Amino acid sequence: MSLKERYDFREIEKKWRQRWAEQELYAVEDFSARPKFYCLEMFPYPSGKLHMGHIRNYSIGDVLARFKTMQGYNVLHPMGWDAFGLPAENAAIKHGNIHPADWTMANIRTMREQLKQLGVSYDWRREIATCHPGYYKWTQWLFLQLYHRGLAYRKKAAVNWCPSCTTVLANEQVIGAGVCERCKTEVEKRELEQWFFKITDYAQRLLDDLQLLTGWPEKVKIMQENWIGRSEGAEIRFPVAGMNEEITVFTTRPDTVFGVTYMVLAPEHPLVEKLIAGRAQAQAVRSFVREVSRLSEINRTAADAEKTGLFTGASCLNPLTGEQVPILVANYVLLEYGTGAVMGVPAHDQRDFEFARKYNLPVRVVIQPPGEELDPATMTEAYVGEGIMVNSGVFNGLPNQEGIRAVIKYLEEKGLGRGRVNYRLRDWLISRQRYWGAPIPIVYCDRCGIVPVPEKDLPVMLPYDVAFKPTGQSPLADCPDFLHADCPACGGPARRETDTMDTFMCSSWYYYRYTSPREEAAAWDKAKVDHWLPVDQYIGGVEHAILHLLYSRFFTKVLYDLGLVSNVEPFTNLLTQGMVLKDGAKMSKSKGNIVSPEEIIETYGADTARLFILFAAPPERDLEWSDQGVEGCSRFLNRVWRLVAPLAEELPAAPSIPAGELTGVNREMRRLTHQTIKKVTEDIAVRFNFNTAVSAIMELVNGLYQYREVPAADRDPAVLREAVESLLLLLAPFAPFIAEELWQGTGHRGSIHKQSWPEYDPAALVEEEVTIVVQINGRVRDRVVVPRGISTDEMVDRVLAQPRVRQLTEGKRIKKVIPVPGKLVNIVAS
RNA sequence: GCCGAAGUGGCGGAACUGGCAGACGCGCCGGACUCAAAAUCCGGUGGGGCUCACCCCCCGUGUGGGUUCGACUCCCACCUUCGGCACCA
Repeated sequence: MSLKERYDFREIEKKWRQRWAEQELYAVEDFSARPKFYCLEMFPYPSGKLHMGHIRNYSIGDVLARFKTMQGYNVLHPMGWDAFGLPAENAAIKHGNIHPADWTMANIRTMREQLKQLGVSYDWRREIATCHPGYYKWTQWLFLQLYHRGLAYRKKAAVNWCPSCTTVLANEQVIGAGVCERCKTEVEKRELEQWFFKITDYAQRLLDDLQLLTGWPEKVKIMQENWIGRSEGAEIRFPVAGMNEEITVFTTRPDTVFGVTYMVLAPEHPLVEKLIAGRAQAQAVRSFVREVSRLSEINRTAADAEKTGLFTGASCLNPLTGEQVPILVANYVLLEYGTGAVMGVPAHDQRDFEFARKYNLPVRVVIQPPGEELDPATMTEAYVGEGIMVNSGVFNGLPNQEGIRAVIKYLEEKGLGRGRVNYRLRDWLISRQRYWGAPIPIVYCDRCGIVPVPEKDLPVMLPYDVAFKPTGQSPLADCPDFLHADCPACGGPARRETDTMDTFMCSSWYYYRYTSPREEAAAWDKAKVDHWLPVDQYIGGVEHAILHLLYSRFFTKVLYDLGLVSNVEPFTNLLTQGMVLKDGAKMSKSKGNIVSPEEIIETYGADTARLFILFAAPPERDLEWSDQGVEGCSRFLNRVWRLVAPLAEELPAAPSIPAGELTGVNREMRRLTHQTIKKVTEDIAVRFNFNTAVSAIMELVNGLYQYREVPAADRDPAVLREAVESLLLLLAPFAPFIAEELWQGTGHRGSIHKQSWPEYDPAALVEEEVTIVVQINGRVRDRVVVPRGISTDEMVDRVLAQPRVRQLTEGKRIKKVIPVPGKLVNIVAS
């Protein structure tokens, strides 16, 4: 094979794309003698075309997959489609004449083609789409497993409703101060009967096992930790005065219970109506409750929202003192957290303090800070620190940390309360009032109630012919053929569940399906899952830090408990890539700063696009797009071409290993080659710093250009051959097409992507001379070249003997000499 | 408000364990090639000073302190930007 003079990326990329596909170069065996490596990038939602974020994600993943393959691993590197979801349905509603399924499939075709153009080394035989009945059958099956285990349940609750998406949302999908994660519309509350997963049962395990995830960014773990929001404290029951009722509160400060001067309920607390019935305050409280509930989450939780409240007329008794305190309702108490009721301790809680001052409620100090006397009358803020318990009966004198334990013990002994751990995590709402999702496999029978669809009847097929109208009800409810079913239990007439599942359910298990994507008898082949999982490297955007990653962890733990998988965590290592920016801002249609991957690939080729995106910034950081930077990478590949292509004849004729001891330029050239191998290997494997790996390769090319200038007679052909071969091998994961073309064009048989990763020879790195930096009083004043490996004393002697050192230290007293072997000598003189 | 990350040339970024700040790339300047241009190749390029040729000196990694022979790197205080959470009792 001969190589053209000019680098024709179009022809080269097209050729290898076809050949690799024909040869199924990236097909992976299920089991192999080689160690396994599961390299996974987050699969995309097929929204239309790939954007730069995708290109970045898949380029990063491909470098790792190819690198690991060359290092001798059996690498599973699959791709698929998170294919259910709202945009497809919204497109159908908007345009009327396009079906979500057709829209989705068309997008998949486009994006699959783009990924192939990009040259990503996927095993396409394993491609999956979550909207395929062969896939969602198992999504439904998994729902049933959770249902049978009591982890899927239906309940009526105030849920988040997005009026724009006309569906409910999980808590995790409500962001900021109460807006929809997808469309940024303000979310409303609605009372609805919905399906939930009991993720709260797993709160503690999800928290504890974060410790196992040493390969995850600290940032993501902290976000999950905060989201789970564990807090320790106590539950205390306060009897209502004159009624046979009690109010249970959750507090993290049971040591302050003697400082309670009032009680507050959330406006929506079920007891409110009972408390006010027949009282003078009833009307006022009702209108207050209505007023607060009317306000959206956004207004109610705004940072500067003022705390307001109202006396109910009722009182309750402090179970430890017997003292009677008023019960209020207030906007700052949330029904969803804890018990929806709070004991008011103004002296030791800032919110309670502000509230008490506003409504002239008494402040009672029960914790005295060391060396200070708090006076309720003059306090300007709550004291929340440590101290000694006072005004607290038998607990007086106890340090408050001990007090916490003592009070809990006391409560438990007297049956007044108990120690309790509380979590901020809520159960996962999975119902969606939409068509384009996996139907929830449940039927409702008037006689039998809620009946799960038997496994043999799966999948519950999504009908094709439905009317898309944004009614707030699933379009399936208007589809009689779907709606009417026979009850699996009694055979009588029944009604199907018309809600579909949150698409996060589909994406919580897809990485298991890749191991046996066409398996028909089970969700996956257990032996294969046990072999491949957990995923060794997962790569994706940090926006999934909570949603997808938490749900996937939850699913994995459930599957583990069900004996369906053997791993307790799904993803061993996680890499969260930064955003792609243009002019300092995230690329978006509205800002008009989008760079289209299509155009870049058309103009410069896939290799250049990949190289630039990997070179411009380290993966975790945001990347600033630069057209000129792309230009530079294109120039570099051309430079590689012009360097290697003319060697097509010469290279195969050269010996592959340099013979004997090398000297001069040949020795230097070989050292550079091996230094580069070391640097690139470490940058990829240890640090994921692809940008510095690429610059090291560039330096090797620069070095080869220099080497080429040396008279031919002085050059060692074997050194040249080794350098060029190493260059191509190192470049292969980054720019797979040009590396392949040049590899096979320089007389090599077989794909470069099946070659072993080069290893460096430590002996080649050794320099015979090293440059020692000479500092005087910490400032660089000279440099001395000394033989490698001389003793520290000799190094110091040589440095001190330098004319310049003598000159600069003349008339001064040398107080100290600090030698760093092989590197530096600092002389302290005055 | 709380939690987290980041501040380095004209720009993207590098400096791995406290040891030559600015690798590599872009841009810019100069040279070679050319009738000319593009492309390419070679060289220069943080700021300031100086007998602006050589040499040499000073300043310089958000700000102000500190530790150290030596600090982009460690410590304290602060400023700015970005991301997450948001009355969590």
